[in-house]
Amino acid sequence: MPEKQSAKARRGRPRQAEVARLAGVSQTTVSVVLGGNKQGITLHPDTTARVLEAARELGYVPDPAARRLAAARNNLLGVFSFTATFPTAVEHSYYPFLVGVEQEAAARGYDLVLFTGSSSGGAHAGDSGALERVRLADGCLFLGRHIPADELRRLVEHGYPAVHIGRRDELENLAWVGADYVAASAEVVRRLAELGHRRIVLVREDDDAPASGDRERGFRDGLASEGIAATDSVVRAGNPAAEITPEWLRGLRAEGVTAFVAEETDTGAAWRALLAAVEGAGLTAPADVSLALLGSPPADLAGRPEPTGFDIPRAELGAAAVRALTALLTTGETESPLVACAFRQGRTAGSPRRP
Amino acid sequence: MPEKQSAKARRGRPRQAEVARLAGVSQTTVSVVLGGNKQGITLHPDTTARVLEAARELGYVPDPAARRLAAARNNLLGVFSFTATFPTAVEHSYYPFLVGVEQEAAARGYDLVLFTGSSSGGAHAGDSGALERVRLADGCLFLGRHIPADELRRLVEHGYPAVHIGRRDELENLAWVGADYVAASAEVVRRLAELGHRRIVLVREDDDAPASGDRERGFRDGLASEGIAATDSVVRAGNPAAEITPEWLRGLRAEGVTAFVAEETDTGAAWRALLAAVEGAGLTAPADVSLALLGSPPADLAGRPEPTGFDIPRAELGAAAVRALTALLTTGETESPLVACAFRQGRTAGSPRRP
DNA sequence: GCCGCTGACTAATGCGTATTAGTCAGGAGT
DNA sequence: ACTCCTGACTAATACGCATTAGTCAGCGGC
Repeated sequence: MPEKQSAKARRGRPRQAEVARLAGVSQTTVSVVLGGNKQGITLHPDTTARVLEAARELGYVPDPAARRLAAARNNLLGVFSFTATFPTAVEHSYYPFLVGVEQEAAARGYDLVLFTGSSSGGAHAGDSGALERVRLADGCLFLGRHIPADELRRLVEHGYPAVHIGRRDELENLAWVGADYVAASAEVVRRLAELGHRRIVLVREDDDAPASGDRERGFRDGLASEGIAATDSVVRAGNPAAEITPEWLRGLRAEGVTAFVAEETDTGAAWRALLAAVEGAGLTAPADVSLALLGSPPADLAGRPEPTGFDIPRAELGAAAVRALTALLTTGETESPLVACAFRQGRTAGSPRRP
Repeated sequence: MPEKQSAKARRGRPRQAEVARLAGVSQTTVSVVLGGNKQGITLHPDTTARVLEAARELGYVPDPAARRLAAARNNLLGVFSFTATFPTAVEHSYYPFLVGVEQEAAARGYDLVLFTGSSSGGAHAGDSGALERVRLADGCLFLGRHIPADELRRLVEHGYPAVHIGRRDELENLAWVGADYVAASAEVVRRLAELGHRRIVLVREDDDAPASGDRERGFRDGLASEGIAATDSVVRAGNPAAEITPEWLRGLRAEGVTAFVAEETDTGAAWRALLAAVEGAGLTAPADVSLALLGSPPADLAGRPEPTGFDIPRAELGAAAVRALTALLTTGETESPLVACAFRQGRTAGSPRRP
């Protein structure tokens, strides 16, 4: 029963040749008529009508595979993710991008190929050539921290159109789209300043991820634009949980610091430490002290009051990535735009108390 | 202008002919070697090795369209969604399935093609032949309420392997996977009975969706298996918000009803009404009255105490759908399995108060 | 010394469309 | 009367791969 499938599949599927026979014309004519006659061939209206009628009568529908083969492109954009973990973790990082990717791809007439990458330890995991699979798509989006740079470089150097979601400067020639952490962080500082804060401290973790650097830069930019000196306003904590204590907080408050800003990281350690310190000191935000988070809060803190800060526009990033990729495909132009983050009012920052 | 595009798309996309040239063999040989030599042609090991090496060196990947056209397989599974709603709404219905789909597909060595369907009003929206696009993939998963039945029927009748996520009996010959609402609802009733409840009432909305019918059936099954008469225990509310009032609730409690069960629908109206009535009557669950929900709570009630009830195993459904589809592809067997729902303890049901 | 074989390939063809070169009958022009 | 159009099509071919018929050199057998 199943081996009949291909035969069966063909039986009911009329092709252009059949339509042509019924209409008494050639297959070429059918193709031209049904294709909208983009080549501007002169056609007699009657012929057009006969072809259309025949096509309708047979219920002709073009075979997408043949169509794509003939057009030498398949209208497929790839999405390759390296997010190593599955369900829960992915839910918070992978999907939001996809929302934008899907929307924008649909709007441009592309379908998506989801490469079941290293993310799920699938059939291809470990395969050193696994990345080559993406060539099946016209171009591909990449996302995730742990992309094998060598393989990706190979692809790019061979002229394969690729766009990375997230800044990626190490790889020459790789197009990417990223969020503008610098501007967003500066804006958070400006908002705090507008509320009246004059002494603001940033708590960051002690590594050198580019995303952290950008936030610090934005933070300093913000201070500068408000005419606030940056002396002692950035604190690096190797172990936030241990270093950001209630005592530490009290000390800084005594010095006149009224607002604290934490960077967002995957663990959210700095922010957690800050919250704990405030609580430990018997204070509340924003009544006693203002807090802001340079990013989105970790999912497990969803119940807490919404932090003042900014949101990374993941869907918009996804859409921007698709735009960049299609630009690459059609015009060959490589662009690596920054997408603006949205300021989030939140409920953890307010005016400082009048002493 | 268009010929530029194809040239561009092709650049860097090696075909078998190129691999052949590099390996010093014919295109046929390349095809045979890379295709796993299913025709049992005798090949010199060295030749095989050379071809493999050449393919790796060029990063060769077969063109899915050509492959499909030549009547072979792609290792691509399609996913076509009709969830016509927007990102946020989609987040709660579309993605959870995908998690399971992707996982299972990866485990079986398939990649996924996400057909950007009517879901986003994309380029193909309105196109009456839009569904035919899925033919690019070996088989396709469908999900969503509003699938154009005619087009889908066409595909199925032509022998195209399709599986619908969610029960779908109207379409003869369409394979589907669904959640076992009957068994899950019965179990909820049994649990309530175990806690000591003897009078239980189900509140359902007044439509006739199959999912609603299944839940009611399960509810009645549960009562029966516990030896509880079903008289007056099912209430249909056309307008739950208006009919499920605190007074109504008090009345039933006076009659000895100790537990209330609501069906899940997309709006969650029955459940909302029940919660409001309990609150309006100045009662709390599970202290004064036990509540259960036959499904998952609406997302906006995430802050409320977790309802006792069951969860639809969306990821598992997705995985089951992939299994059904691959079964169709390999053995041709059509199966339409029911997947069990997981009982959710929750915090809204307890033992009834000893009067 | 010619036959038949076997091992190791390759030429040719088909899948269904889109495109690019024609073809061909009938009028305009000279 | 012959060329030159032009309008209305069509033949041929490419797309990239899978498959089905070969091809061909070498070798044992009689």
